[in-house]
Amino acid sequence: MQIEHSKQIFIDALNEIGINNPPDIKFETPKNPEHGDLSTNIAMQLAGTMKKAPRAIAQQIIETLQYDNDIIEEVSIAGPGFINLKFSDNFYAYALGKLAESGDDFGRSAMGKGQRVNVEYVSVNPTGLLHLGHGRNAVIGDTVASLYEWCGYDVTREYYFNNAGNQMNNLAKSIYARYMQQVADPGFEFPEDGYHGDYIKSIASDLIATHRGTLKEGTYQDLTKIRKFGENWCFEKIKQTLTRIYINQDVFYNEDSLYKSGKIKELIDELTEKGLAYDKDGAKWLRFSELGLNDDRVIVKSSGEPTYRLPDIAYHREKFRRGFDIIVDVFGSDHVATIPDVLAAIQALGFDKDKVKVLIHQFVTLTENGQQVKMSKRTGKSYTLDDLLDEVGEDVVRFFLLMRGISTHLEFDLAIARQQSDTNPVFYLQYAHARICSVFDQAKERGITVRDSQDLTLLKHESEINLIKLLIRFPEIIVLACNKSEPHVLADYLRELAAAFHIFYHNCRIICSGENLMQARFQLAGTTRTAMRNGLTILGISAPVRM
RNA sequence: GCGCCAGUAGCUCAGCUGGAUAGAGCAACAGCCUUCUAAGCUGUAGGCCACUGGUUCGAAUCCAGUCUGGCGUACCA
Repeated sequence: MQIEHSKQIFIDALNEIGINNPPDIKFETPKNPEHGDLSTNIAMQLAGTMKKAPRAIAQQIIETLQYDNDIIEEVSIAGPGFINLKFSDNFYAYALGKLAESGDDFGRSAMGKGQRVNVEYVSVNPTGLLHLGHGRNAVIGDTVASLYEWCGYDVTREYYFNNAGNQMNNLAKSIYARYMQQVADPGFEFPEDGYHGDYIKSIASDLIATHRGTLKEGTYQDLTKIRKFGENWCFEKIKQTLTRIYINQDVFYNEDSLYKSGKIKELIDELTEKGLAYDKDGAKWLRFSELGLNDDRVIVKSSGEPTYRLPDIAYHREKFRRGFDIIVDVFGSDHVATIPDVLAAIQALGFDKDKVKVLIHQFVTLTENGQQVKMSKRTGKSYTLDDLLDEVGEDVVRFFLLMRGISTHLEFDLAIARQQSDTNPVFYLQYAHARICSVFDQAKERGITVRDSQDLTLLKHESEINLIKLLIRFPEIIVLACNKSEPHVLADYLRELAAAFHIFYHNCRIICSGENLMQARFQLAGTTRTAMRNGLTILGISAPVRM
């Protein structure tokens, strides 16, 4: 809000001086509040081309600057040539009034109006249960999708899965082995590369309960039936877990449909036609070496089965064909290798690969008091996302998985997560919201009517002004978090906002502060509550009314 | 070997499209409840920003190299 205003008067001043094509004037909020509310280094940027000392240029600029004293209180030069602006309390009072006008929509923007975004995340095949790493993928994808929505985009949340192929057969064989061990022969051999998780035994038990005695032959038909049973079982669990953390995707895209509709064959033909695919050693290869990558790769194995690359490419092409302007893929770092292949192929097919935004998050390690909790796949003692949700709750899980940058390894400390106390950061945010609600409850109990404040200029206390300053930034923080695809940007901001509110609450009594001031403070608290609630909603965390 | 991610306070992490004295939370220490929720507030202490060199008015940030950890590097996905 301050930036747009300031930019224009600076452009005018620079024109006056004779600089008609100034570089983009960048403003930032100084870390040190003594440096004012807004700061620009434009004079230093111009020093090179103007061949003058930065401070001299700054002096010239501020002498030319035309501004309203009622809005900008002070303009000063500092350090090597920064120009610092200080806005008046009246300006902040005015700004708060403007913010309150957006009501429940506070934080929304129209940046992406008319643009369609597809966000694909989770995309786990139905061969097992979700674990902690999937959880990170899920909440990042879901939150990024929400950020796009709040920025005005039309968003599709998508889950891509494969219910054919080797892994599913493996699942079927694993279940069959456990089934036979329980029903007929405890020594029945378990497939070497089978799924060792305990959940396979649960599936087998359920299978026994429903199909006992009808599946002893180990025939092809049996396995097909078992496979379907296992698929449904796993998918059911996965969806249940996702629903627990408020994730409900719009589209479940089945890889198999790409085969059935002939899209895969079409893709092979097209790649062959373009001279990008060739046969060697009984397999079909793609000429990635001509698309800027190091090595050619197999797209159809000599067995006739395609590798994962082929459907991945076809799937991305379909996403383009479906008309999305932005295509977001959320992957764990173990999938990095596939990305260059898909992007290169997509470009070769004539699509703009810059529309694909790949978000790669690093792994999660579960620790407890500094000790790593083992999550081994082989022993089957893996900590599932459901286990964690049971133990610490949905809000804590979502917040912990979102509070770090996506490219850093995330340490999930069980001991802290379990604490239902002040050391747990998620409660700090929720508490701020609950506290505000409680003030309004109090007011109601005492028969006080809350109405639109007539005089926000009564808000002059340092902690009031600081809170307003933060509130002004709420919409731009959402845009920033969206552009960077970094949910933690919003999480960090909300912590700051909560802190500013707690300080305000501590310093300024709201009820009984005199009618006009009280109403102004109600407005400040109310706007803070809206920002807090909206921010938490975007992160997928509840905003409790009472704690 | 090659590629991606990371290395910042005791711990977990921000800051990384170069800018003013490097920030936060937790942990530690010292304070604040007869007043709207103390799950809160205030203060103190804590740092060769992995290492070496380069780029410039200025580097945690950019470049090169080295070291350490994670993930990849399939006719698995």
